Amino acid sequence: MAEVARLAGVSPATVSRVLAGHRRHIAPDTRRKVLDVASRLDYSPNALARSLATRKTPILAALVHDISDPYFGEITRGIEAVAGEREHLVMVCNWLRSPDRLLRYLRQLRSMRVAGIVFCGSGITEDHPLNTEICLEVRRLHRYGIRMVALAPQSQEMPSIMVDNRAAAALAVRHLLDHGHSRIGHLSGPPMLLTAHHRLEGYRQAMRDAGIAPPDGWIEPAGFSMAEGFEGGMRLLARAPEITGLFAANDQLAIGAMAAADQMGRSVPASLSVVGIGNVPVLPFLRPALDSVAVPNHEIGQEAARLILERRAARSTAAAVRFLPFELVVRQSVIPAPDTTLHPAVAR
Amino acid sequence: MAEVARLAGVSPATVSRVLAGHRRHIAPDTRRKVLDVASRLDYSPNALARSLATRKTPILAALVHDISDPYFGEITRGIEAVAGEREHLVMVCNWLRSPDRLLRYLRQLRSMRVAGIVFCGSGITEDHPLNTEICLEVRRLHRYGIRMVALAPQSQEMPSIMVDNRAAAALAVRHLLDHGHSRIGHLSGPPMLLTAHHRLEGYRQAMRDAGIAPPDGWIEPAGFSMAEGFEGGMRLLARAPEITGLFAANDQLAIGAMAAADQMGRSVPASLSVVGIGNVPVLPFLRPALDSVAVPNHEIGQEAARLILERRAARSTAAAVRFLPFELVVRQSVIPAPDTTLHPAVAR
DNA sequence: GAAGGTCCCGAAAGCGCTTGCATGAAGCCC
DNA sequence: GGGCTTCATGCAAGCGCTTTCGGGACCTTC
Repeated sequence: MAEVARLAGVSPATVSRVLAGHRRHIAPDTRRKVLDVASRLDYSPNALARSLATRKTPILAALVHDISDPYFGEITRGIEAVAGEREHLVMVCNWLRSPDRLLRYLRQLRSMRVAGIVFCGSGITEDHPLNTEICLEVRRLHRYGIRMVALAPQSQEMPSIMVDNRAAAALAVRHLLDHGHSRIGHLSGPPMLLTAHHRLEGYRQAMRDAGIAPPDGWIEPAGFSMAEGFEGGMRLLARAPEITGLFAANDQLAIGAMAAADQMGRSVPASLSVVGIGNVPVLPFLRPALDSVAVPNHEIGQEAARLILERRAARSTAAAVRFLPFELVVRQSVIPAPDTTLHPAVAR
Repeated sequence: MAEVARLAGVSPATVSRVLAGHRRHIAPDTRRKVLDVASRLDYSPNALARSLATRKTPILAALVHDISDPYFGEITRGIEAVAGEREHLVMVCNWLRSPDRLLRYLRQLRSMRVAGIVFCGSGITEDHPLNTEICLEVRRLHRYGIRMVALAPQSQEMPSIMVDNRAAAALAVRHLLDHGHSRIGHLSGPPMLLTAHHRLEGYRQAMRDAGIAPPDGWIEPAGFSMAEGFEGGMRLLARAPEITGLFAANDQLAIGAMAAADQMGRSVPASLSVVGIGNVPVLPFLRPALDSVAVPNHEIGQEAARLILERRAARSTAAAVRFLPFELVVRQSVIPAPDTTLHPAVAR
């Protein structure tokens, strides 16, 4: 910068002002001259020095379970989309559900003085020994002025953006109910994840509202992966062959379960209707194309980034929860239950 | 830091040395005292100031097309895995195949003085107007001491890590040939991508080696997405219904093509054998489970990160190409061609 | 024509860390 | 006991930017 200043015949202060884009207090031709010299020299201002001086780092961090899961990929893209508009970069940290990796990341991000952190996954269960340590660290981050947003129910003191998982699950289940299914099984997610828990609750609620009390045998704990969906599906179909409908806690499970159904000689949808949550891109290309509740991952990411970058949001550090809308995407994996007359609702 | 120094009764220099982990020249109890005070104060050294002083930033950047594509997700995880071991963070930049986004990112990364950049996608075609600008920028990055690695054939002066796409494609095609298929179609990737180009070449080569000269009608330009696979598949099957085997330039295309085949009443594999490249996680759960050539994305990411972080690698800035091994994963989507006697090679 | 405004711009003091050099205290040998 | 090395530590000069403060130049205004 000194070099640029010298060649342009001005002071470093002026160069700084020009390059930082201060509109006022800069004579047009001074500006031109500076910009000219800077580009001739391929000058690239040192962002670190700038951050050090301004006490703000143009970086957002996305704390994800595993970036190779497209679910997180989509969220991250959303974050990046609005971060980019505001000249921020995004860092991705795979914590792999390991609390001490998480902790290490949080410390690293603090020392980097990032602008904000998006917690993309479900929180870890309350009673984990490292949890209090994490809470403490979150508080420290707050004290350092680092904004945080959670994308899942989190007991921490930070705002969160998400879909109402209970309602989304209930919508999926109602989709099956509306087609006359009453013996509906559920492949549930990892029990330690609140998201999975809420979807299970949504399933229960919807069934109860329909006057059905699902026996425990209809609910199979699985996980969130396709392999777990397959295994869970095998177990569930073996134990409760009477079910004609299946609600999986996410699309991966649903995909695995479809493979399991095939293995067990239950064709989908003829002998088993299936619906998932997430609406991952592959669904339309499966045979049958899978019905699902679409969750606006991209928008969620965008909203999260906005919440962090928007000036005015400062005051609302309270744990406000904002729900984003979701919708049912109907394809080919749900048909009327074999032994029922068509329920009128199916017409819509 | 001054605060810590004061409370520990030492100079800031000493605190710095302790926290930076300088083994020598520090009395054990001075160290203890400093660490003690630091942790009592929740002191977190300012990474920016440190980077400014040391002239190195502990950040790696992954320049990807789109992080929500699991292919890039896996690579990024690989990068992050080894970056993490060395206390580096990873930044992800979705350039979305837009050269000027790429350029903007490169500038930003330069001003951040990142340790290195991994170019994860294919390079853009040589003749794009912005290409020379990008080359220039790459050279500037070099001059700033920023290490770069490409994960695709790139004409730039940087080392690259990848699989031999020609050979991988040829392996896939041979898989079909070995099953007696001779009328093998190809759904090819975006023509501007070298990866796609090489796979097409691999297809041609393998066919030629088998003494077959595929007519142009067997080759359908598509893209790299499932939707393009579907549309391309529809076009190809309509135009060249005689084909009994299909090699898709990646798994997404293969998945789309399978849906298209279904639509056209061609059941896979009974009436059409299909093989892709990439071995994405969903394949085993498709019906039929799809055969594919597995590409070690995670390892590729790891190697790339190593290449950047390893000290000694400095001298080899030349454009050395390192190929990683790939392998054929056989599942259910390829069966012997209907009208041929079983070729002996199929036995293995 | 003096007082007051408005603009540009430069000087210089940080931002929070690292590190080369200097210093002084020990420890060692003959 | 003097000269030598070794070791732990401190001093202070950066690293490359931002920003406050104030000074000059120029223009208004009465």
